[in-house]
Amino acid sequence: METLTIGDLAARSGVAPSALRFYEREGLIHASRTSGNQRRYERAELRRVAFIKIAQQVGVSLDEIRAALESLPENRTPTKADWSRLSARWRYRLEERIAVLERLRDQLTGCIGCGCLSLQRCKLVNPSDQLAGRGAGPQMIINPPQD
Amino acid sequence: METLTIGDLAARSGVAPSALRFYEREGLIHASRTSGNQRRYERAELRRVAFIKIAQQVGVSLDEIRAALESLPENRTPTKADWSRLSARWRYRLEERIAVLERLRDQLTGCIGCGCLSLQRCKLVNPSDQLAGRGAGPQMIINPPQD
DNA sequence: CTGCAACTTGAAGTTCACTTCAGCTCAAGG
DNA sequence: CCTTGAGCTGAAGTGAACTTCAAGTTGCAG
Repeated sequence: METLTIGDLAARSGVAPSALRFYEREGLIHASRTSGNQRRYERAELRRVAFIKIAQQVGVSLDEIRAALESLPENRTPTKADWSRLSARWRYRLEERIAVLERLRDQLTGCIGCGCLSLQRCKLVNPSDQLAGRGAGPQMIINPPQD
Repeated sequence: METLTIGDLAARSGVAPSALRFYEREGLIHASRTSGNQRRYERAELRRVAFIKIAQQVGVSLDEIRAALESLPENRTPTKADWSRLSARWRYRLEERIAVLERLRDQLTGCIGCGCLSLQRCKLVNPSDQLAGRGAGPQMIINPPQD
């Protein structure tokens, strides 16, 4: 098996055929065609699809993913180094996302006794919304004060 | 200031007025009305909105958030204990989400040298897709083998 | 009392990421 | 050769979570 049909790629990647066609229309992946106009995928496309899935988990939009994929060399199959470069690019993003969620978790844990939900600093501690001027939303989580 | 206008609540919570009206239509928050039909919010609504925002960060849909909010007592302002109970409910969800992202980060870190993107186990190690039968998608991240 | 920013409504529009559909063609096992 | 599951297309539909719009009303500072 040298190339993959859309069904094969779908089964392997866990992405529906309709989504793969959609990705192609959006310029995220590429396929050659048989004489009968059916798509045939290089095995390397599997990695592209994996990259897309992973980036989505990190919270990156398809638009940004396309931009990243466009930075891959066009004239050759991407090397490990190419993929490493892209992966590294999302890492910071991922770290940030994790940090936000961990902060949220810690607040939630700390506040499970008081029920304050970290709206601004605990209402118990800060009953008159003194942080309200600092910007909208749950400040302690999104944008914690640097102590 | 006893109650809040929609503008006040929007400014305080960081949620647009249009979104607050939408939340009301969807039964997530409640408001009384002035004689002139304008919304007036109890301060307790601020906490409801905070809860909504936090739950969204955790990745909970508005439908599920509504269900959670419906479990709050209707006849009285929710107590700290009420909010604690709800917060606790999302904690597990949050932990899971964090775990997935951390697994992803570790894989990405580990693979930054090899560029394998954790599609299934490293291609370098597993060049013939031996994990493919285990289900679709990046198995190592979504559903890691229990060692 | 006046002016004007802030509020009201229902309906329609937007973005994202796909999925579904209808009507057709292709490819490969028996 | 024939059948049948897999694949093709463009267009339209979906659902989540809002936003925008138009046309009118309210509430408070001056």
